[in-house]
Amino acid sequence: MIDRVILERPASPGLSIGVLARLTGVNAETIRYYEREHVLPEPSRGNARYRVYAQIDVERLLFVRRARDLGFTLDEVRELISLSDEPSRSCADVDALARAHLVQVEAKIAQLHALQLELSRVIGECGGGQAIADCRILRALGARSGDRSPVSSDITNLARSRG
Amino acid sequence: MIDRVILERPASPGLSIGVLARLTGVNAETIRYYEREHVLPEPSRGNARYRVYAQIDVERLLFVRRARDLGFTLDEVRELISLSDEPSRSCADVDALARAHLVQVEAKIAQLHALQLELSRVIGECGGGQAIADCRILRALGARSGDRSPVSSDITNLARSRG
DNA sequence: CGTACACTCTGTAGTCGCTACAAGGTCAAG
DNA sequence: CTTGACCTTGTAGCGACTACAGAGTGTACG
Repeated sequence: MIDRVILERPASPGLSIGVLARLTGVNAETIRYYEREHVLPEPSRGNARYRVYAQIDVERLLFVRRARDLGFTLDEVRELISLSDEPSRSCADVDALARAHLVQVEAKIAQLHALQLELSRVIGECGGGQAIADCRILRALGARSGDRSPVSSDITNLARSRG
Repeated sequence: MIDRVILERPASPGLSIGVLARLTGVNAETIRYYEREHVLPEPSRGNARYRVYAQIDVERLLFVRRARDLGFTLDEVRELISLSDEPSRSCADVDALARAHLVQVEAKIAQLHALQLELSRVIGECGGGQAIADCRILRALGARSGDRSPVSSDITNLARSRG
């Protein structure tokens, strides 16, 4: 559909936000958002106060996207950028940040694995064609995993005293 | 600190939102949120328009929590509830919903696994004590995975034509 | 010159699933 | 009467975008 893309600026000493967006695959609104959030610096402005980007901005944006794709938060991305702006500091800080993030990712994986197991178990209990009234999935959702009658007896206790 | 909990209502034909919260481990504000979102029905009101919950509400809330813990969205929870409210319908709908959700969970796991691998790779490249200027992690974030000079040549192309 | 259209600008609101706060009402004990 | 625990409503915040409204700008074409 959109085969021809009109050239925003004749030569190319600077890129418009639209070109930068197509170039990097990042939504233009996201680029403006990154700027607002100080993940990207404010670019210079051209003709009608249009943003004008240079080559270095392309690289910086790709850096941000790649870090985001690896699951770093914008806070962490800001941290990474500020670290990389101090060339004298040790690489160890970056390493620590990345390792901490890896730990989080692995925790999330473990959590999802447990969830997958439990969900499979619940689904596995389903015979297939029963009526809702007998649905084992709903039943499993209604009751705690292994409990028999977990709640009713606790009501009065909790209502009266003891947190 | 909070050892003694004052009894909200003398006998217990109905529970206040605070008691329901302690009983289920669900934040009272979350319970109100669920009500606003029509995940829980509006309870009856007592003395000073305080919400009054019955036994069935405890069960319904636990159902919601358990489904949420399994990663179902509130939309899906509403769906599950409306299914369970039509006892004549087939269990197959519930089964389908649960299976679809399981597929999503597994996709997420796969995605995180890839991420973990990539992140480990990036971290593994780090020698340890270098200066930021030579940091391989930052370098890996700056460049695409396997590319050599991915961007610079594309600029003019994209800026002029061809999406 | 007019107009059509692609692009840009700013600002604001929506998403999801809560969580937290403000400002006030109610009730019972001390 | 005061204290304090509880309840009420309404509103705003989180993260990382996404979407839209309403306006401005620039260029190509007739």
